[in-house]
Amino acid sequence: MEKKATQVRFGLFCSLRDNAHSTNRTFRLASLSRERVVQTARQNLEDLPPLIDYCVRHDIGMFRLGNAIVPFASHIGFDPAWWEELEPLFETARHRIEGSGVRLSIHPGQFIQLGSPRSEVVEASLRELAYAHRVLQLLGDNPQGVITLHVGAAHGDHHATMARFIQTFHANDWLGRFLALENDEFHFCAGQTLEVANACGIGMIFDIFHHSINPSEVCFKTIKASWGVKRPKLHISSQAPGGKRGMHADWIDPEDFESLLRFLGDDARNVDVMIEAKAKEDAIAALQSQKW
DNA sequence: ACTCGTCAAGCATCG
DNA sequence: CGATGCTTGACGAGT
Repeated sequence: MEKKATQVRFGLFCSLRDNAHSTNRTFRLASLSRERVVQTARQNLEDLPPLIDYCVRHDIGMFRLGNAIVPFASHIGFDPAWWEELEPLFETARHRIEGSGVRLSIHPGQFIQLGSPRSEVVEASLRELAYAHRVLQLLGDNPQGVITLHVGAAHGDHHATMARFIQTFHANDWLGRFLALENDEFHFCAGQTLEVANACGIGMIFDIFHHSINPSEVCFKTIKASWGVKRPKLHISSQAPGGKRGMHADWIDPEDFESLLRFLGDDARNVDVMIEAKAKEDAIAALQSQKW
């Protein structure tokens, strides 16, 4: 491969390996209070600039915020008035992010089911996505920001679920600013995920590890097209040796990265690859030290 | 300072 | 039919 590694930017998630700085502190629901929310969110937000600085210094182009950056923000017990105290804290972090060139993402959890047949599940999912949306807005509202989401469970009928997902998406057009859809290893392969993404007019995040477990016929040209003017974002991880199938390893196996470069082909440039490896920044450094 | 049971949420799968 | 696992493990009571 004579591709230049500088043409592929890498992404770090949540914190550094030593956890000295983290954007994912939380607490127990039982101790939910305005004071506790503000205190924890302040810690998470105060750690964001040093993490962004680390990314800038080490040529890391993307950072995934912790889901708990504002703990319980979409929970019914969270008073919306609490945001008044949080917004100035975001303001400070925003100043350090803007101009850094670091792309932000956030990855809401497995409970988000926009395709669920249960309306209360869809409503709760929208509340959580609105929270993630607000976080990205408060941190600069950069259109390159990404809310990473899976289509979700199949609910017994993939096509009916895809149709419900698309309908809910179109009824909530604000979702389109940041949302992107990632293929998963159980329910929705890359081909079906791309189908939903195209119906919504949003980017598709190609996760090559999930694709290896749950494969389908797709090429990068069509995936890239789903992103329009945004930089395509991808995920890579490697199977943990001796671990359960699907479990992430500490490092990225160079052979897996070479597979990704082969999949990208002539388009192995102007893309961002989130490195889902437990050794975090050390796994990124190991990839950066290779001559691809 | 340390261990270790438990933690908001949905869903499918495994035993 | 209860336990497990998911993009990531963190909290906190108990010792």
